[in-house]
Amino acid sequence: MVEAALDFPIYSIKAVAHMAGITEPTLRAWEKRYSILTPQRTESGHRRYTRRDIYRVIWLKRRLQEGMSISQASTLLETQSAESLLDSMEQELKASSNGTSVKTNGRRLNSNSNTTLIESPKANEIRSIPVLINELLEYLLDFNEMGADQLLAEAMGLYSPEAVCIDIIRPVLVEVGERWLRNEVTIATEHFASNICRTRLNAMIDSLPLVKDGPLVLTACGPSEFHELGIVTTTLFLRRHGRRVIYLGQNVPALDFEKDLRRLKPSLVAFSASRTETALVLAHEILPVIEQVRTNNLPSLIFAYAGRAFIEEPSLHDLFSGQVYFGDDSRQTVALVDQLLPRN
Amino acid sequence: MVEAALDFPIYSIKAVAHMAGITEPTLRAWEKRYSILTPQRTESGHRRYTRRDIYRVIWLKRRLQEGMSISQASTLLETQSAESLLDSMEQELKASSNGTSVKTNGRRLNSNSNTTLIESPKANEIRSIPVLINELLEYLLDFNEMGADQLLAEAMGLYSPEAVCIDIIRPVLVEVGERWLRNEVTIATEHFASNICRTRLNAMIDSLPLVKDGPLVLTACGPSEFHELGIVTTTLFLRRHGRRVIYLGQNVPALDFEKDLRRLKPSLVAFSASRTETALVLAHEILPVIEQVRTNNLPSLIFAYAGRAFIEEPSLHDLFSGQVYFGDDSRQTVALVDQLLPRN
DNA sequence: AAAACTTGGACAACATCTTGACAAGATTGG
DNA sequence: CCAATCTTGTCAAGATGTTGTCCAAGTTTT
Repeated sequence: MVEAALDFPIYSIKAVAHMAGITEPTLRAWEKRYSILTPQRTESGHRRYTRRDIYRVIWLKRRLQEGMSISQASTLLETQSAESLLDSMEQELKASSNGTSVKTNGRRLNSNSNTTLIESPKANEIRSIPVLINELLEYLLDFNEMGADQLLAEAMGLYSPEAVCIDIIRPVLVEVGERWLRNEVTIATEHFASNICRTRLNAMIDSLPLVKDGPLVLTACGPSEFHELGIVTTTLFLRRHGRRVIYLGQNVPALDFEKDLRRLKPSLVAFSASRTETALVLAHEILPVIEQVRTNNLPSLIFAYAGRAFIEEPSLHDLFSGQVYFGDDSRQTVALVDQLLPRN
Repeated sequence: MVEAALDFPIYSIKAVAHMAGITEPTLRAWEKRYSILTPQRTESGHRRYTRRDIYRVIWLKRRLQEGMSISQASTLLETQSAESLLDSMEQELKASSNGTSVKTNGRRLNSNSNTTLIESPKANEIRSIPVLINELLEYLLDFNEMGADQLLAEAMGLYSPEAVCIDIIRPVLVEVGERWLRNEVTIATEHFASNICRTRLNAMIDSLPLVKDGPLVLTACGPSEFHELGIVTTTLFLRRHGRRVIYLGQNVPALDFEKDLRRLKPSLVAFSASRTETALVLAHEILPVIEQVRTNNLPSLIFAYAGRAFIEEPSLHDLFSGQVYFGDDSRQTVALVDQLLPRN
């Protein structure tokens, strides 16, 4: 799983130095002087860092670039990572109340700011999730690939992959999509943004060991449904928890789907609908196929549905009586599947 | 049959060294020092590797190229795939139960080759591109993610990224697309295939250092053009050669494009058209925008076009007189851009 | 007989470790 | 405002660990 990969000590100091752009002596000095890095050691005493360590170093480097001192940044990182377990709401509260407690920042910042600091004078603010969202949005609207990438790497170091997907990437892409609907940004912007985020999600999926056994789950967007972010996130989460999942894509026609069902013989299929119309199509075209396959081939096939449409229009649930609702939040889904499906 | 060949110990150390690009002493050293490779032995003690072994070696080599040390990579390989345990157990079982037959492996091979080995008796030859294409196609049509991934990893080890993109991935995806048009496979198959390949391409792009300076290149699909593989490949190649490129996506409307042009101020824009109709749309909707922006804002803006349409219907070139044709093959494109654009 | 393979040992090049020191800049006390 | 002190990145030296390559002597394959 990602946790394993994220907290698995394999990187040498050279690799970390290269990836984070901090020299090796400095890394050792930081480790000695502050308590931010405690890499494991091999039998012979060589340092072995985790991916999370690398993200932490990158995070620190960014603070330095913003004019913060390493000692401030390191204490901030400690408090920050302690809080990252909590809800974003709570973090925001603490962030505002903590603002004044970090001392002697003002002078350093002002004297240094002319070199690299472009932004607000309050760079010492704790970067809560709302702050990260705003910054990511800014980068994406600006076609700034490097900035967006660094920020996402930083976010992955501070928060769980679930939190990054649901609390950062999702709202940002929704916002971009809405701005596109309001004609405030071009389709290229929207495409660029979702491309960057998809690449990150894919990279996360890529780092997972592939599951070969166990019951198969199919995920898909129904006919004329093109909004795939939610279901892709769900796919990612299920894979993270060791499920065998194949994502069938956007706009899957009922006829095709029937073929795939017979061929792949899944134990569970999950469809997402973002708008009322596509939810209706789901009920009228996909559901009959399910029923039919159930009577003919796979009597225990489970059908699950989810998506924005059902949050905005709760009456749609009536169309899917007897089926499983996957919940308003991808986080719940994993537990739900564990109840529904045996582990192998 | 592919599966069987995957675990069949036939490759000599020389063959493995050649295919994976690792010297023989190194292979032996790895086997001795780490527990990653345990090839079977012939009666006389010569090593006989399986294709899976080769995949593992190639996987290791990639980690090394990424800056990881062999010890790190090998521990990662061990923990990453719980399968490796299964494999070794299986192999051990086979070894002990088939004791007698394994002993005589060296001689038996020739008599056995007709069953599993389709090719020449010399098993140490590099698997040719047509063979790789067929196998990749098989995996993809079979929704076999692991097989496809391993095969692509192997291909990347054997051939240049350019060759993998143009000579392997492209024909395979074209074939899948055509089968979908002929209704022989479902859209999910097509989506699955292109998703796997896109993920690999993205991973390659991801591993490149981001370029910040130099003239900007925009790549895009024109209005109602959805066939993005070629232009994405071109984007990849240009990035590989240190160009700053932003891919704007499929189906970019002329109005949007004008906004993006004014905003991003590129030095060159490249559009792709797969069918005659989209080439026409390109000429009638995008080209006027280019001309207009040229007279108003960016007099030196270069317009380039490419795509299948121009190969199948050469008369289409007449519509783009005075513009740059990007060539029939993405490989040429890089050199062409070097002629057209200064390096910074 | 030539080519290929085996093992085990040896070795050079490189990475990394620890410790101690130093210099430039920021901060602070007088 | 100057000098002392603190902070922080960098370096050097000597020891140890890691890793690709090579050699020698013997065996197997062609």
